[in-house]
Amino acid sequence: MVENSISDAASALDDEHKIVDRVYSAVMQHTLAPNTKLSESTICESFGVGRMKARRALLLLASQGIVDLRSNRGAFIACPDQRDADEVFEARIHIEPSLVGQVADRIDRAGLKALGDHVKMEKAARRADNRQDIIRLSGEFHVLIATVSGNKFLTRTLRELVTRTSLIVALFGSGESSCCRDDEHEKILEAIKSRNAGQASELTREHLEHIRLGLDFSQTHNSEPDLISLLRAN
Amino acid sequence: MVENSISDAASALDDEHKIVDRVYSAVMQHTLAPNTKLSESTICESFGVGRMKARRALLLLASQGIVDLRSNRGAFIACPDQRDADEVFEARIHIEPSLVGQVADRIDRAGLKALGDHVKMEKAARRADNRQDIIRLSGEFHVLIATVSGNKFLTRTLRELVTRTSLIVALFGSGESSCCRDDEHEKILEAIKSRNAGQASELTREHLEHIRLGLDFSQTHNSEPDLISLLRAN
DNA sequence: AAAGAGACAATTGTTAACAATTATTGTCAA
DNA sequence: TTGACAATAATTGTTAACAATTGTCTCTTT
Repeated sequence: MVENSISDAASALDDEHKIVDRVYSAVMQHTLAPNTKLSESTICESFGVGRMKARRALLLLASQGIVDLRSNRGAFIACPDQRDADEVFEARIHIEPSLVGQVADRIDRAGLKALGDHVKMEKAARRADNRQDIIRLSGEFHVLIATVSGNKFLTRTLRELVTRTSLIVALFGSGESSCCRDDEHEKILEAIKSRNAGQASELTREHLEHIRLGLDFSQTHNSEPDLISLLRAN
Repeated sequence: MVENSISDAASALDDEHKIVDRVYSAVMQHTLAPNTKLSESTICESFGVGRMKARRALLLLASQGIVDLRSNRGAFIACPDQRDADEVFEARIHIEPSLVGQVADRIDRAGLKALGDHVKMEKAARRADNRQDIIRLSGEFHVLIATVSGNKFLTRTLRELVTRTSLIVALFGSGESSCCRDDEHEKILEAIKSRNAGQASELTREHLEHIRLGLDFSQTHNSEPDLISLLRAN
């Protein structure tokens, strides 16, 4: 019992973490669509936890902007609008090119292997035409760069930005552009390998701009206007 | 009753927000020292809320790294170490110079006034030798820059970084350097006013390096040794 | 048949009691 | 006096019941 107390104490806090992680993954591979309701009972049953932990997990998800808490209504997967999208890409363009440059300067052998393995996985997913993996791995490449930089704060920040980006792409991605072209990740990795910080940084900036340009905000993706126009069509 | 339902619903979520804000302010002006315990009962009494809201607020504070939750022990103001400090300054140097450059390019009249007013307040606090205000306003200048940029995500991120910086300075700040020299803020503002993005960016980078150089990690700032040496003095 | 009122069901928000763990105090023996 | 050990107090973690709000369905009325 004494020995278990350690793992019990850990799992006590990590139950919520596990829930957050699963929701995060589901959003990353577009399994959970924006505006999907996450009821407390659903989470309780899915993860076999009490209502308290479910609510704590939802609060954590809300604090990360993945979920939207509406009073007396429940929790819903966030539904970013164009303004949110602008903020996310603005933030990413402030952070990622600079971060990639630093990584190019300082990365060690283990880091290079991690990035190389990841790019290989991306390629494999693309060959297998596994859309869910493709889209998830594309996003996680950017988080992995933060991870190999060793900066936990930036890793968490990028994780949040990438998750929001996934929601944005789910809403406004136009066809092909829904996932990064993996050759861009490969080129960035090449620049890092050759320790060319300036080039790695610039390639990253361009890569982010490409993703941004692949978005189409012309369609209204709100909840109400769609219905209104639909009803008028009748 | 119907009218109140709106404000009630708002305050329902904003009770926690209010608590988080107050703790944030207290940390920013060094009223709450690292490792201080925040018991649930304390918060319940201080803010007149139930235990549920107190715990939600503590969870939010923990998710922002301001507070450290220890299982069955309670919540303690975070106690960053040198590694944490390195991460925070690394992140700030990735973000802030780039952000200030953008602000210099795009700021409008209202934004300039906000920054100007803030610098005046800093000067006034310095003249009045109000140490708490000096240290708080010094940190909030950096958050204000993110605010005038209009990017809510970066505002939240910087808020978190600045709060952690406040804890770091409280632990490792050596004498004078405990607060930014306000002339540096003034110079940055001048560069922004003159729309010189490059200079504003560079000044910001140097400013952050100056704060970092004012830290002294040689002393051990653990929890126990302090008390032991204090008692030995008796 | 459509609109609206009202009852019912389902979900979320809150409170309070209970359980478990940790911190503190007091006692006893060396 | 000091150390370990036991009992008590205080604090946190969890569960369950209750309250309040929202959504749905039916029934009435026009």
